[in-house]
Amino acid sequence: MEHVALQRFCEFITPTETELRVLRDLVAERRDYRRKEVIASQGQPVSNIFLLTQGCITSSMEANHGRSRQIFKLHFPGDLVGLPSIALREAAETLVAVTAASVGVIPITRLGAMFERAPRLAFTLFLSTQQERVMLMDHLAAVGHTSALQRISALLLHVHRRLKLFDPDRAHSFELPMSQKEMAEATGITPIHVNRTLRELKLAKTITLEGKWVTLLDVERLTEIAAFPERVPVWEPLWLTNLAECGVGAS
Amino acid sequence: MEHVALQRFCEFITPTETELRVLRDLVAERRDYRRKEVIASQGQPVSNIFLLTQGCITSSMEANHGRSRQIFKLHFPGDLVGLPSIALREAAETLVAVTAASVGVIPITRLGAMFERAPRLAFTLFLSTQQERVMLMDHLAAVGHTSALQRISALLLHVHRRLKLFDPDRAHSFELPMSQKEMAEATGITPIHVNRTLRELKLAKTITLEGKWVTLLDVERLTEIAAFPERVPVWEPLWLTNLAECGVGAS
DNA sequence: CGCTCCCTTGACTCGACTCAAAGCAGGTGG
DNA sequence: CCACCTGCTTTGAGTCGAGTCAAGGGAGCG
Repeated sequence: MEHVALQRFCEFITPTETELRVLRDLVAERRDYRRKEVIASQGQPVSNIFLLTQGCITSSMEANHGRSRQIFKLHFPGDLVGLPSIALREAAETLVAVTAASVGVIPITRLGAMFERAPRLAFTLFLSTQQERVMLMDHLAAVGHTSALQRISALLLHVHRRLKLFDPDRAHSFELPMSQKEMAEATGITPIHVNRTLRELKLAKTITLEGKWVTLLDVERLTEIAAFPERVPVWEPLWLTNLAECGVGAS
Repeated sequence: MEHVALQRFCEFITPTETELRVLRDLVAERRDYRRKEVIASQGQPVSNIFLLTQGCITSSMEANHGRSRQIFKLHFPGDLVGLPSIALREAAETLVAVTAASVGVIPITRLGAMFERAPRLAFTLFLSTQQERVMLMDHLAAVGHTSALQRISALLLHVHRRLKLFDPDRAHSFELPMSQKEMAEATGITPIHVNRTLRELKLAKTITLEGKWVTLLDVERLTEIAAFPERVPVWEPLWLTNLAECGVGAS
């Protein structure tokens, strides 16, 4: 398993050797997808979750009887996707590759094994899930209470920030991996209005657009417009590190 | 611990004696609140989560720099609240008692202990959290893509359905524990427009209102309007029940 | 070459927000 | 016990942000 894949589990603790072994055992198989290919589909039974190792994928859902689509998140390498549906008979979300992508397939049975063999890891995963929940809450608050301009600004900043995690010395330019239609689906705005809003940002000299390349000219102002809250995670909290480093159970 | 409190943990499995003991040990203390009292506040450090045993509380967050408020959920007895913020330095959500309420206080340290001593329970809690995530996703899709009429209908149906879980032979009437302002905050609509929308539903003879008492006259039509998806949970999935019934760790 | 998707723009419409104001509890303190 | 206040509900009039409809121009692909 590559370096990036471990990221999610190292957010709160530094895993031990034994824990690393459990982690490596999670992934059963690797799969590759091409742009626009569907990885898992809303309504299908759920037996796997996926660890994204390369490329970008979206998780989304049909809304209002299929009249439109809500994109919940643009996932980047290191993300664990498909988790929300594991307790449902039919998947709630559809996973689509936005660029070419590779994923590690994790059967949910093995997740159970992790809860037995590596409780500290399990707790870590649990915490990571709670963070996702907070992000969803922030997303919901934004869609419910902010203007189109604010939402588009927030989206651009969000993607930029996420890309910077990989590549800390990246400047203020990046290649946006989504079309305007997809930006619309993520923010709950009409594609046409997304276009107008981007134009407005361009006219105000806050961003420039060349094809799929975005440059943020005025990050400060963009941040001010976007108005989304800063979330500071805890790191290595005592109540977590004090947990026995590896559960017993079947070795 | 009362019967209702166990509900969340019996959704997917039937707990054993040992597991029940672990569950009972979770709650450190009981606290009572009066209408409108704040249980935990956005921005404060997080050291407890709460098991609601009586009454209703909301979880919410300020949106758009405090210009408005997003209510995420109306919680009923049996719900575990405050979880999303456990991985953050400062709580993301505010918990407010909507009616008089009692909660059991669970220190997050004890949660960790549960992951060690009762992995199957931990996994159950994990699954329950994933379901919450799906509900948030549904909520987001609704706020982003449906009309005021649809959102209000969905809200009414949702509360009614939830109340029916306790009291299966309840008719189509119930006392709505939230004001129109709160309905507005939950749906991302203006309070004034909530009022107009309710009036519209009344005029169409779909509901009646007398003070806080709502009667759903035409559940079928309401469901049709609301257009939210049916979510069917798995129950006692093999990959869960096959987990050892109780972990070892420190007894 | 002719698709099909995406982006772009303009003109028009409408659902939901804003502002304003009045009536109606329920609770508090004098 | 009453007067007052604060917060909730209800209504109307006017505005505006965002959606809808329509159409032309690239860019990529089979």
